[in-house]
Amino acid sequence: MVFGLRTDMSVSKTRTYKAADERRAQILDCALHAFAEHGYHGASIADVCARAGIGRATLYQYFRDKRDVLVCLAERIAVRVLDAYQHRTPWSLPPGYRPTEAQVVAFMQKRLAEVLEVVFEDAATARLLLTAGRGADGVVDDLLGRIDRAILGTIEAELRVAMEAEAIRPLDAHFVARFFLGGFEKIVLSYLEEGRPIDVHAIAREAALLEVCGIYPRGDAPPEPRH
Amino acid sequence: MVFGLRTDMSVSKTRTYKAADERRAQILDCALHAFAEHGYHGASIADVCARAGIGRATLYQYFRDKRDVLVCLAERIAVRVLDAYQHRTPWSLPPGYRPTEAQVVAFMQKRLAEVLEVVFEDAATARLLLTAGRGADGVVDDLLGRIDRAILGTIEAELRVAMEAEAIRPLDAHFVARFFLGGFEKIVLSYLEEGRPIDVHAIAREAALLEVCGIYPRGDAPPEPRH
Amino acid sequence: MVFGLRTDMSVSKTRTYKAADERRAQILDCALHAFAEHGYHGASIADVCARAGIGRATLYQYFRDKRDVLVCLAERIAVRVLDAYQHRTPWSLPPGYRPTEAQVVAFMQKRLAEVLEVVFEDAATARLLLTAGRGADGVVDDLLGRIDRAILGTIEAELRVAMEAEAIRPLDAHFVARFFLGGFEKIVLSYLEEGRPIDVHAIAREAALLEVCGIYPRGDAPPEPRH
Amino acid sequence: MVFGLRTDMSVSKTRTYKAADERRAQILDCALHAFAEHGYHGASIADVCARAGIGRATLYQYFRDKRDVLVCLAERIAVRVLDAYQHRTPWSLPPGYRPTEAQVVAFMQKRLAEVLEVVFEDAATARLLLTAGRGADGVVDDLLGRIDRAILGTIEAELRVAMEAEAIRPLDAHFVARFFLGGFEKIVLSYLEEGRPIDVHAIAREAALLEVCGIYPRGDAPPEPRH
DNA sequence: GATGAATGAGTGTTCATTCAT
DNA sequence: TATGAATGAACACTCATTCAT
Repeated sequence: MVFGLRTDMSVSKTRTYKAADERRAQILDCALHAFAEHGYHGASIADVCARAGIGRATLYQYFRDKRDVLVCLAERIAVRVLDAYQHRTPWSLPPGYRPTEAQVVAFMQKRLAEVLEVVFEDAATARLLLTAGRGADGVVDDLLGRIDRAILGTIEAELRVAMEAEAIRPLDAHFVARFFLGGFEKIVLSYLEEGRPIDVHAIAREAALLEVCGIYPRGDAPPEPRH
Repeated sequence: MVFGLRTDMSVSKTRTYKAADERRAQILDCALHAFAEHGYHGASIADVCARAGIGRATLYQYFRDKRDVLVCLAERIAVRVLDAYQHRTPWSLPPGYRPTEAQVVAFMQKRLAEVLEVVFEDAATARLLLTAGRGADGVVDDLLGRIDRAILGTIEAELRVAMEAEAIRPLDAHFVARFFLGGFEKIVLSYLEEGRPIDVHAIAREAALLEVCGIYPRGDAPPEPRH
Repeated sequence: MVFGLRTDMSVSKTRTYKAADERRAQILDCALHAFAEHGYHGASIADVCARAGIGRATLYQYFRDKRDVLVCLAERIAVRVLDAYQHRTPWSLPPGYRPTEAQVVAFMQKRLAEVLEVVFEDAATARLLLTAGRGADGVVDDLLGRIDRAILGTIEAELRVAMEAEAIRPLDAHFVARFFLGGFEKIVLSYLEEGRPIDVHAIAREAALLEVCGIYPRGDAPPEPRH
Repeated sequence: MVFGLRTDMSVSKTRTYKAADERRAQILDCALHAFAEHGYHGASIADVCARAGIGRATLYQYFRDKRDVLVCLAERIAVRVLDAYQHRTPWSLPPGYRPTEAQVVAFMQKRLAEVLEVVFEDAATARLLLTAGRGADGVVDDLLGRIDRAILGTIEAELRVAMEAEAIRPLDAHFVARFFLGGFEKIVLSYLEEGRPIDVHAIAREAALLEVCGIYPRGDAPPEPRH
């Protein structure tokens, strides 16, 4: 025939059956990647369902609506991230002990690595938290904001403890916590966007050094202004 | 409801005429606020035009499509922000001069304030740059990314100059620039989200101190570890 | 009018369900009539869907866009028309046999009727092919053009065969094929436009006679120019 | 600057003033070409005005609306075409004279060429008549239809005269007139679409021969069926 | 439990046309 | 006369969501 007719034989017709919990988890996984790739608004329900190999209507047996998918996703992530954050190596200073600068750096480096490893466990999650989920929806913003504030609160609390122990100088903990977290996020984002391979420990070392020491030179022999 | 009652009697029917340049600028202003408030996808053309008090079709005499509005907006912002960034007080160190820590802090505080004042000039712009415009569209992402990289490049270059002058310690300029900018952005965002009144100079002071000195205490009398 | 009164109470609210193939065919049928009646540009998607008694979005589950509807329609017609054209009674002349004028006329009449019956099977199709689809869209024009050329090619080939068999006089087959087809089309159009009842066989007879004999008188007793 | 801003310096700002008649004619010319190129629906008012180098609003000082442009255009064409058709070399047969086949062919060839030369005077007109204007609008269809019927009427009348003079065989003049005109139009169209150079006289010769003699061979020595 | 089929409510966009200068 | 500016009314199209099986 001269005129080609459309024939679409490639779509598999077989249904797949799964236990409810599995399906739910699978849908969330697919949604995570879809949202991470195209953003919440850019990813369509059809997109998510295609990845999961299910019909569009099926999704609605597990989630109330599109937003619900994102909310549940955010909740799942929140649990993981907060859990990781809270199980980090705690400040455990003998009262009255005053650590050296090098000790503080080493200590922070370890703690940072613990968190970074969780966040970087998968890039899609990081992307969702930092980019795709932002400004998506009031409720989700709230949830992401809560995660944010929880982490910030943890950092703040630590800083206050350290201040009281005089392990660090007096500072505005609220401010510093935000500044640090923002710095981290930007680093993570830049890695994500550049698609570079990530050396978590190198990042942690650099960040810890920066946070602890700042950029001004110091040393055993503090430099004298030359007149 | 069978009977639809037109409730909005306040809309004037009279056309308003304006010079093309004015209209264009006005539309961009309205779009800025609409996008900042609801995000790029969340804000509709109707929304933007309602704010401007014009018919929807009018917008299309000035912009090719919705994306074009965002692109032009981003361009307008880019010009302003980059301009401000590039006209900051430059590092002007007498060759071989080695500033004290306090001098460096004071100097950076001044420079930071110069940029922050531009970004905070209006909250909507900040919100667009940091939230609403992200992930909205490939082209805009590119543009925002270019702004980002331009600022980062400037910071990096400054850090390298300062390093060579030994005004700051050796460090990974690429990394540090990102970390700083990320910190700033997070601070700005937190102010935006909390709707708090902003004391630009206080922020600048705090940030400069943090960047320069880090969190570890130091002083004329460096603290001794008390076992 | 402040109060909008919904006047169209006759529209049923109940969904109708159909197998995909049926729906698709039904939509094509409705589109055919809508396009034939108002032209491709003049007919709206809403128009087509209203005829089919479906929501506007439903159409887009079967066709990519409005153009796709026309393309598929053209394809469907193309198959039918070309099929009919190619299965016509073939020239089957014993080699060396030289048919009389009357035989050629009778033969062509039969062949013409076979095609005309297909084209006239429904007036809407004819109208689409000859009027509504023309100049509507580059792709469709291509397709209609291909149908056109396919038919023309068939006619040309036949003419060449007949010429070689000396059943007809030597002529420019390319030219004659176009002239004949154009003549047919105009006749068809005039019937469509006048809404006259159509006697396919009468048309075929007349056309065959004209094609074969031309308008100049001839006969057993060829007329003598008087003086 | 890194970010290119749009600057459109190329549009000339100078107004052009013209006498009303000139302007009107100029607009019609531009409309002719615009319609011929993109079809009536496909060509926009903006398109027409851009060709004429005038503002869109200016057009409405000369024509009521878009349709009016096409109507006036069609009227202008109608005058020209009908005029040409009616001033053709008339049948001027001495009563009772019976021309030979060759004479009829030569005569018709001459008359055909006279019309073809007018139609082909410019391709845009031909395209408008045969393609772009079809199905555009009820009123315009009427007008084009009137042109069509006028030409057909002329042909019919001639055929009837010739029949009475027994210069041609008895036939259904209504039918034959349509068939001939359709044939012509198709030939013209094929030339237009293929963009081929046109030899009007060759076309006229071929068409005349076909119309007069048909495709069946004839001659001084009528061929005998060889059983 | 799973899904193909169907859709309402909305979006961005176009374009012929009008208004004020 | 000429036009830049403005727009209503339409349109094609999308997508999250629901229904019937």
